[in-house]
Amino acid sequence: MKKGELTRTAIIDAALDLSARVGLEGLTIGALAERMQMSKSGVFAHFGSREDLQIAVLNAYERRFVDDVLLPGLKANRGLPRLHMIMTRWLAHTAREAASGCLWISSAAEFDDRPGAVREALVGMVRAWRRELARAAQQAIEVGDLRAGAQATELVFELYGVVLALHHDTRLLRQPEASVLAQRAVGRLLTAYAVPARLRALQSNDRTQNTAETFLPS
Amino acid sequence: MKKGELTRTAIIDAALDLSARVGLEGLTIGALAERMQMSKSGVFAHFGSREDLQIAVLNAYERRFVDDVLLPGLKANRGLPRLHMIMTRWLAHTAREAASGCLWISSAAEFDDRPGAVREALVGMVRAWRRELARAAQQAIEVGDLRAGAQATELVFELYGVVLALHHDTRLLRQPEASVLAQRAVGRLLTAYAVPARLRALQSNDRTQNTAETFLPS
Amino acid sequence: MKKGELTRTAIIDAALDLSARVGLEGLTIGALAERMQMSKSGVFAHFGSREDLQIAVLNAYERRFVDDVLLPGLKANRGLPRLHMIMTRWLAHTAREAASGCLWISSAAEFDDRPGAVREALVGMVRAWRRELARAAQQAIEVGDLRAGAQATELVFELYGVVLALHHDTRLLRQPEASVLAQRAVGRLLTAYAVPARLRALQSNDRTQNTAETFLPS
Amino acid sequence: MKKGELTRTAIIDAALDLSARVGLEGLTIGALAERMQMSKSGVFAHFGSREDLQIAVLNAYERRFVDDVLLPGLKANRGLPRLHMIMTRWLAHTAREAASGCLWISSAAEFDDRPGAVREALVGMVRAWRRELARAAQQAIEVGDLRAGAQATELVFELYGVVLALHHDTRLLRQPEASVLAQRAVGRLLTAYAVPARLRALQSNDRTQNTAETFLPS
DNA sequence: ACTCGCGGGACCGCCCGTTCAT
DNA sequence: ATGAACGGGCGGTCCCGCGAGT
Repeated sequence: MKKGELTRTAIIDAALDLSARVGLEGLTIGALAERMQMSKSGVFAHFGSREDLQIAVLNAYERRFVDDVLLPGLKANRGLPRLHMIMTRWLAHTAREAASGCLWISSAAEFDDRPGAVREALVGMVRAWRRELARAAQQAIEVGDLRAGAQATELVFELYGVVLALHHDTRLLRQPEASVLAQRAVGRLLTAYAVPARLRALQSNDRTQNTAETFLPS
Repeated sequence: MKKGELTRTAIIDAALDLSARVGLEGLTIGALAERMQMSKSGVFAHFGSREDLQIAVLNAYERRFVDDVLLPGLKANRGLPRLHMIMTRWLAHTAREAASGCLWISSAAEFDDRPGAVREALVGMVRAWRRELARAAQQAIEVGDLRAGAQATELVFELYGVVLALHHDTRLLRQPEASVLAQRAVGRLLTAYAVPARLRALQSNDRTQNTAETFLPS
Repeated sequence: MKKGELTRTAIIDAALDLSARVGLEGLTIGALAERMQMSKSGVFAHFGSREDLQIAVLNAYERRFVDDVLLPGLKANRGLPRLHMIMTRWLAHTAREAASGCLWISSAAEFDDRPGAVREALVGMVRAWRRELARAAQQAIEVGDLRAGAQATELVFELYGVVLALHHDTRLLRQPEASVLAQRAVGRLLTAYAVPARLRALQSNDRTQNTAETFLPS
Repeated sequence: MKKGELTRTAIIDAALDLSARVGLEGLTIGALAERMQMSKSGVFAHFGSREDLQIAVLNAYERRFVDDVLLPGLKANRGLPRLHMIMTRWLAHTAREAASGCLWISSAAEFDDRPGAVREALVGMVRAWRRELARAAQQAIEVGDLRAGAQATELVFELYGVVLALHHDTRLLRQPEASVLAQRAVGRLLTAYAVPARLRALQSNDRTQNTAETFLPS
């Protein structure tokens, strides 16, 4: 990797960190330059426009997210195990970045009313991630782990809501216990959608079984 | 009401509208002044600082929110009916705001990492609203509408997630069908937590009963 | 006149001076602010955009030009006296401006290929001035001072060329004698277009008669 | 010619084209590099400074101008024919570059108050060209084509004014008819300065004779 | 008591000409 | 001849105060 690319990567890393704190809109070339101990024009030259910088940051975030959440999930068996694995990784990821925040979620509010290339890129990524989730859910239905009549998109909608709530409570309300609440909520959701006989698929590879059990109607 | 107060109120109204579109951080005194056909300093003088303006806007939003969502809910009977009524109003409120966005939700991402008086005010309001929700849920447990072992905070956490997901999908992803998904999700949640015999309390005043039924574990 | 207007006028005065030296395109808000001992935003606020500033400068220049060149000319009798008076004032004005330059002429080259409101304004002013000149020439034809077959626009075209040459030689080539050359050239042009019997109209009110005479074909 | 020189020539060609549109001051290394599909520093290295680039462009322009206007004129016989030929070529040249503009004329306004090497170079070229014109005029006097008492510098001053007016009207005012006006004006000027008996020298090689005749005092 | 006119100072994204090592 | 970086400057916008007007 040539030097320019190296610097560019370093800039994006710093930008990821910065924008996690102040939002993608609050990300300023001047601040980024100062953090990098570079001149503004030196930073700027790597991107050509602020919009391109923002998109580059989004892309870098996506790459990390996929590596951290999706790929490990794909190693689990299709069906409930994989779906559960993905959610577990996602929750862990979200909890881990509690100090900085998920870029997609915080950007969602900033760009939901601001047309432009950044919004476009963001929507594309979120949609892709949702499709990935929906596919995993659909597979779980097809292999018989989830009930036949279940709707993948509905389940995904609710799972997404749980993560949003986790993010919200952790960051705005500073409630560390939100992490546990989120895990239980996911457990309950999957349990409710699952074919009961397949539930051990869920219990076998994590420790939320108690949660699930206490939830189960006696 | 003296003239000054009247103007102030008018300014806040305009500010509510504006900040709904561009966020509380994007709310600019200059833009506000232009919209009000006033001088910038004329607007500014009513608040003394941008922070105070933002807080005033938040307060105004809370007042409207309480009138629109909480107060009507309190007219319903304690227990499941009231809880359901509140959620119904909340979802309706959120759907109605689709074009502008919920100020609390969009501000949450903006201020979750920005210390200051605005954040303080925002957190206070959200906490108060959560308490209100939790109280309604607790009452539902106490009157026997919800199962004895249920945790009010858990239910509220999940309900909040549904609204967040609704907001997210409606505004960022522009998916109008999110409204229906959210209604069903609330129905399913309440059904899962409810004492089955009390479910007619739910069915009596809305049309989501089918959804709830198809969801019920056979 | 209120304070703001006073400041604005002072700014424009300074801008006139500055742009005379560096051109209307070279006029920067920062330099103007420094010269005015004001902040950039203080200066900027009076105009709203650089384009508007440029146009304001052009307008101010036009006002001065009309007062200095056209109005005095209109006091002379219609026909050759008036036309000659206008040209004399114009040449004097141009010579006096030698150190700074005529804004219209220097801007002509800068904006002849740059579309926009400034060009529009500039073209409007130059066209208006040309119309004024053509009208004076036409009157001279109608009152019988100039030959019946003469074309006003042709005469004006050539007169304009003389002033352009004066400007060019004075400023770029730094040839002070250009002023005399220009006076003679105007005298020759008017003489050539004039009805000979009316030439005393020309000689009676200035001292260029010798020039005119030595030029006359023997 | 080595490769480096070739590239340099190509750059200058592009720079001539560019600066014709945006002026010598508007000529930017970045824009030039982009047009050349080269890096900025690659372009820059050929000149060492922007000033040198500007001067190189001026030199190239002079070379073309001499080839296009002066050399063809020198093929005509000394005296009125040669003078007339030069002016005809010059007007044609100016009319042809109507879309881009004469670099000397547009640069004159830009650099008339900007000391430095560029101004120096520009002044040198214009002076040389004026000397060339004056020499042709002087020869015309010496061979008896122009009247004995005529002043070469005066005639040249007026001829230059006509070209300036042509340039001004064509480019700023977008009046295509300026070309005809300029031709007639040149015809009139030469006629007025000429010894009548030699006028056929003028009529023999162009078609402006009618113009000249109608102008002659009867 | 309220509103405005006017101005300051900081900072924004962007682009310039230029240097230096490769 | 390039790619990376720099320092400085551009037009523009922000939030905010002082002093005067009603």
